[in-house]
Amino acid sequence: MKERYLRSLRLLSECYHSFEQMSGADIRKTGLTQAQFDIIVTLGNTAGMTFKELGRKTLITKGTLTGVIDRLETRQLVRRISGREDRRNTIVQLTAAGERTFEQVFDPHIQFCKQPFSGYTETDFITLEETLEKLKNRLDATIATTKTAAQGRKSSL
Amino acid sequence: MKERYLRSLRLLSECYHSFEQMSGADIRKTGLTQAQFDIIVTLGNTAGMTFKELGRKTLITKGTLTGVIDRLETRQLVRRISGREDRRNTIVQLTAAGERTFEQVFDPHIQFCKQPFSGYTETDFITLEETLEKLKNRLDATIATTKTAAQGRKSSL
DNA sequence: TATTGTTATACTCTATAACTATA
DNA sequence: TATAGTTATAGAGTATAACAATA
Repeated sequence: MKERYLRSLRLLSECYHSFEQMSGADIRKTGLTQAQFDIIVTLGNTAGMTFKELGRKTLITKGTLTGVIDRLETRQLVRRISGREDRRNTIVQLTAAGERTFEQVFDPHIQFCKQPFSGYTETDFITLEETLEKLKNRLDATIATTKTAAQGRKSSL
Repeated sequence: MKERYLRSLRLLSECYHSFEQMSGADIRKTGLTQAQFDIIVTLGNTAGMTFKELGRKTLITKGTLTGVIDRLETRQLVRRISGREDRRNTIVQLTAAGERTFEQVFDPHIQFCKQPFSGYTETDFITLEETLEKLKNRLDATIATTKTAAQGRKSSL
């Protein structure tokens, strides 16, 4: 039982890195970096959102986000719009080309990511979800205890 | 059932990022980057290893590894030794200061990482391990099908 | 004064490929 | 020729802090 959690953490790490390797190879084929892909996917099917919200959802801090958005804007995949209510806000939204990229990239990617689950039964999914949910709750609770406030979680896929 | 796997993948991603956030905050307090920490931990309790092996274990490619090791060598935490058998090899090993760092850093870190599991029962651990192991096997099988050969997996905690 | 986003700085990692020295 | 590691290059993310415009 001693240090048993280490095995679990190692497995979590290995699972994620395997997923990253699989998913990342597919993403890089699109010519987008992981961060750029996250932004495109987060903005897909929305009317756009502020830097603040985008940063919260993708876990990219504002300084970095400016650079990422700059590069996407250079490629004309997103645009910046000044907020009308609060003019301190900048809304980032997909351009038409960005929406096309989203469509070309997102669906094939999630189809690609479906592969490992081909043999999963309903019970397998329930177990997996419950197990991960429990772990996530514990991890987040620990974070909340460690620092006074926990921030938002990354979720792009 | 449609697209059900997306929820699982999102949970996996969220778990890992929560873990990273928790673990990363603890690691950064040591003044080491994640890559540097991985190297120190991988070299801890060994007589050293070649660049090739170190790269395989940490999933850092050789070009990057040279830079990471350079910075650790500057800080006198590791040293390079020419291989005696095959002089093309370079063995990397912890210096005395590196070993001290390993000891100061590793044990507190794994104690820190124990926190989320304080309420876990034996059954919880078994479920978690089996669930993650199954997922990892499926992910790796997919990778193996996608590319002809799958490489080693990252494991430093 | 507080907030949103930008800019600047300095570092670190990544991917790729050409190169050196050994084998 | 093949392998181990280095170097070079170009790009990208990170952390931190100072700053401008707006509230």
